[in-house]
Amino acid sequence: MYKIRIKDFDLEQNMCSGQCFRWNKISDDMYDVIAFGKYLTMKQDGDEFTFSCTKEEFDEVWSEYFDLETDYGSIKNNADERDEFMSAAVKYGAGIRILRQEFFEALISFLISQRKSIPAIRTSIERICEAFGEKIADRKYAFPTPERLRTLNTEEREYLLNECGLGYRGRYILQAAEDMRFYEDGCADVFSGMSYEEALKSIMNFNGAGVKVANCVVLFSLHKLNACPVDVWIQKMIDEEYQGVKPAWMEDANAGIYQQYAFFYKRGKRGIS
DNA sequence: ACCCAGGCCATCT
DNA sequence: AGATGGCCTGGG
Repeated sequence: MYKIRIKDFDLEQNMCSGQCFRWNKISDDMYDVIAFGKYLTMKQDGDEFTFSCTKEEFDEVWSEYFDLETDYGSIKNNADERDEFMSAAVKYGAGIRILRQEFFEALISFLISQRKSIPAIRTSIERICEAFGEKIADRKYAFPTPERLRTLNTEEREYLLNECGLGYRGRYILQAAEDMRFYEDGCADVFSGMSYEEALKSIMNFNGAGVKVANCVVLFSLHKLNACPVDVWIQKMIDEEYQGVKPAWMEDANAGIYQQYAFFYKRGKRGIS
């Protein structure tokens, strides 16, 4: 158990923010998540949090995952107060943070996300993890490694392609696992060292990754905060709230954070469904 | 029983 | 370059 105060953080909001797919509500006031091969349960009382891990594990893994180094308070304060939509969005999603997710998990998750509802995305991901991820606790499975997904036998391959609800995206996943080999020789963290433009271009080389998917990976994994994925909700926002003209905040150095507030607000109380 | 989902790609002008 | 149709399938 580890208790800590965290500002600008809300578990329910992050679970529903659409950036991550492996958060769950497990009881009235408890949530859980699997990331970096670890299973964590979380409880919130105002700004007081109780996590199921040790302080050592929190400092080692979760502190960075939750992006605790970034001061979201000042970023929220810097939103243009004359922009009524953004002001309301910031208030509405005040506890959202941009999680620092694992690269391969983010890549596969957002390849899956195209033309799929959030519940369907979650189902596909869980099925892949259960089948090919390392077991890390009772009925809890890590996200599989690229090596695991490119060394499937015939039967496993059939399962991935036919039993995980992937449809035409199945081949994108298999090919991405294959293509990852190119980035694994030498330094492990090649993408993090790239500029936004370089990273975006490299990720779009993966088949099935276009501008939107690549921007999601760049933002939610590489944490390049100027990345601003434009999906149907953000497009709807531009059309309805800004008369079809991209608002100034989309060019901000923290555009990705503002995008999350906007997305969460525009999408409304749909939760994870 | 529909209908469409946080797009992408190939195939056209 | 820019526009348009087709795509797998599971949830609501």
